[in-house]
Amino acid sequence: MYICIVKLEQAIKSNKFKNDMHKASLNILYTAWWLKTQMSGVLKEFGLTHEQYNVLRILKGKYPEQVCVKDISCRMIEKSSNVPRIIDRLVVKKLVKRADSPVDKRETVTTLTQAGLAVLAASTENINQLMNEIVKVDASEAIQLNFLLERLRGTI
Amino acid sequence: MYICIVKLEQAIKSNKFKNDMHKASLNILYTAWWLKTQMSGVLKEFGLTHEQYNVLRILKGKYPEQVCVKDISCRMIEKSSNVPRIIDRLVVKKLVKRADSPVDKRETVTTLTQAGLAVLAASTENINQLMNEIVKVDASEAIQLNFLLERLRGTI
DNA sequence: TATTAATACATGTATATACACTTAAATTAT
DNA sequence: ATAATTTAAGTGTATATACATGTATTAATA
Repeated sequence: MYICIVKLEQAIKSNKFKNDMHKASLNILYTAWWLKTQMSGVLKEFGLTHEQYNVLRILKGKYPEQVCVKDISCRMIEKSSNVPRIIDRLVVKKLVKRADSPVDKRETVTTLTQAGLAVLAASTENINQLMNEIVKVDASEAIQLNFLLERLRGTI
Repeated sequence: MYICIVKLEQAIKSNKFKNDMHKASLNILYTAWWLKTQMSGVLKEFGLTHEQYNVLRILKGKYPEQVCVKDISCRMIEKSSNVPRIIDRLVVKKLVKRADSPVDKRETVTTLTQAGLAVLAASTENINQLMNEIVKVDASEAIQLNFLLERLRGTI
């Protein structure tokens, strides 16, 4: 899907917002969808979904350590992700391998394969390039944006 | 699911970001998930999903006009929503009614029922109250946030 | 120690996302 | 006027989301 670069009002064809906070909420939801869609375009070339990519990145962060499902889950951006099934699909593609945990028989542990490492490296390079192209804020604006998002969620 | 009020670093258990732009992207994705999850908690009491609520709001904006599927689709926050099927579920719940378009036989047009209007009014009141409680930015910060999000997407 | 509670993961269901494809109708081009 | 193209909506499939439930294992406690 081709995404026009348009302001929120044009994107959702409305300029009737209750107030600026309401508009900001919709703007966050729309911008997140916009970001995910742009990224999906790149990931698709590697046969990956956004969530599969997120799992691969988490495994990379711990590599070569084996990571159990709950440690992946709690690092996911979207906490309600069904990690066992995302891993299922990555196993089929041979990008990760799964084993029983030696310390806790309830756990299954997952690690990247060599193929997984390679696919992750290549896709990350393309994702970084995409980000440089589409994300039009400079460092000081990004810092400001991070501050305001934390403020919105009440953490600051 | 109970969502702790935590900074991004705690939420995804990482503080290794490529740069502030990268962190801002993840922060937007996480904040959007956080907002949707909070809202879903309220909407669930009305048997609505986030997307069904979005369709009802769009219909309200045009009420009592009948709206065709493509005019709903292009107003959705998430453009890839499958509007015919979302309408299917709203029809079953008798919150909207569907009819053939009198001007174009390809189109089907949808309007809110009295039940739909009532459910929308009640749920919107609760959503507005939730927003007042959880969104911790003031008007000037919201304006700044809207500016930065537009800037990120390159519209300003 | 025996019992109970909590945890980790898998599985099941309804809905949504993302996208391809089909069908019918309207538009346009020849 | 007929044919070709475009458009609108519906349908189909794979994956994800959100959440509930089941099952095995570990931890807690009586």
